[in-house]
Amino acid sequence: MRISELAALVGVSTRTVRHYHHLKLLPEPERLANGYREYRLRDAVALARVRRLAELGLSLDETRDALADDQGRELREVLLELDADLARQQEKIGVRRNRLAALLAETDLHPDSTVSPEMAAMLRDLPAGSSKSAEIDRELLALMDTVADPADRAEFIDLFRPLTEPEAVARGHALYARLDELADADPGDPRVTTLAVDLAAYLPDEMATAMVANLDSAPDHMCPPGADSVENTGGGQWLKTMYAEVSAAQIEVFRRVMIMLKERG
Amino acid sequence: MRISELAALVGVSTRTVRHYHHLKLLPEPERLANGYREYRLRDAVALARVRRLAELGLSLDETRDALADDQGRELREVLLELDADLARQQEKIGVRRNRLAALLAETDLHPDSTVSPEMAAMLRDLPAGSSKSAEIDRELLALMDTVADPADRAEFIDLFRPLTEPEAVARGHALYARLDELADADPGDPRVTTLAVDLAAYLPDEMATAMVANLDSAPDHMCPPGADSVENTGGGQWLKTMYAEVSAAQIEVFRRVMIMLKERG
DNA sequence: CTTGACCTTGTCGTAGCGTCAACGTGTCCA
DNA sequence: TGGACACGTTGACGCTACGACAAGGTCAAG
Repeated sequence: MRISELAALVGVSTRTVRHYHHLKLLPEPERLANGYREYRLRDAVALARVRRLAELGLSLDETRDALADDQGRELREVLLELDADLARQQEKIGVRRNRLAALLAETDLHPDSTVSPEMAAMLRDLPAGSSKSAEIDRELLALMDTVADPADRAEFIDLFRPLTEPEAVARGHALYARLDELADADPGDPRVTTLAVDLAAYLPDEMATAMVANLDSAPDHMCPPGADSVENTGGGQWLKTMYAEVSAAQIEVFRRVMIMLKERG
Repeated sequence: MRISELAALVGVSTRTVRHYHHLKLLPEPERLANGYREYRLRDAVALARVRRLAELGLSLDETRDALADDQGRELREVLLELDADLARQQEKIGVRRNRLAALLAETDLHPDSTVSPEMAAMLRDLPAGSSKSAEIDRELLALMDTVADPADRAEFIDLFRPLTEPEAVARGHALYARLDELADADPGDPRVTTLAVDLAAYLPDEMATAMVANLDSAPDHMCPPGADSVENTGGGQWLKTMYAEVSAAQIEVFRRVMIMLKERG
């Protein structure tokens, strides 16, 4: 048999056969005078052995070990481990398909695949308009949605639900407008204090307690090492990032709001 | 934000962020005077978008396309296709796990993972001993077992089942011994004719019909193009391969057996 | 001044082959 | 006998999504 015949017999490509020779999975057969490889029945059997194990999902290295180990013993362990691995893969794929299904159901209504369906629903109900501050808030929410793990996410979304009530939305629009006005203002502007007071009153009590708790002990990936608290109010990376996005007066508003929430919480 | 902060925020490595820049999945942000990348909130949002799609199982190329296509339209198609693909993967893994389970159950008894459990069971019952001819037959059976697709395999194994009956096994041993004796004989040896007659009588009728049918119309991967019939008896690659393994007298026996089977079939 | 923790770009390695490239060989046919 | 054509040979690059270096620059603290 020549190489293409062997390959066709077992159902692989000639490249695969040569690859297996290279990896020493398959012994090199005799060569004819012209350098062609000359295969015999035992080579076909050996190749078929390799394929069987490889098709079960063993890597070629594992396949070599399994065949070298003279059948038995360690092979069982490898196979059991492989089965466990396959089970994990199956489960992961299941999870992804579930998320896909949820996402597909949601994209019928609002085609934003970059946030979870729950967050997408909430973003529709929160105040938006043309406010720059609102836009930043929405970006932050979307970001937290993708970054937080699912358990935290549900809890986190519930925190904002009170703000989706119609009357809360109306108040929100007004507050965002007042925040926008401070874009070019001084941190000592008198409007800072009054807005902070109204904003703190606007936020629900649960957010106060949650915020105080979370800002001091957020998951590691939200507060990377080295990101220390800003202005003594806690919050690490999040506030540090916002610091670059908004004006000093607006930052001052947030700082005062945080302090008031801390006192309430 | 610097790169490590962004990476920690979204939960990826800095290498990943740079990789995405390289692939133009993520726009390069402004640089500081020292050449450091300076990230802002929108970069984190963009990175999180990419991760969400990538974690759903889209390739990075697909992710770029999906995000570039301005949300909607084609994205749904991509996601649906992805879901179908995941379903296929899940099913394939299920099949492999089933085979693994069968194999693990069987290896308790007889640790040969290189053939199917059914074939392993049959090989235990077929005549073996120290006969070289029997050994070649067993290799051929093992090879066909791995090469044939599952549907054919069950049918194929049933064909040989009659030969596993105790009395058939006894007759088989004797026939293999007589075949071995012809290893160095001449194709014109008188024992060739008598052995062919006995061998044909030994093989069950169903094998006669099946063999006639299969030898002329085997699946492509069993009869690669260019492998023509040998000695006018059909059989393509299989016989051609055996031709190199056994003596001319033994080949002559097979040829006569085939002819007799053909007449019976 | 050194140390250490960052940052930069660039390159190699991974698994399992597919897919050229560049070349030799064997057969068939005009 | 010469050319087409289908084989064979080795060698090297490509693919995914980064990880793991290397070799060097930058910056704050001790």
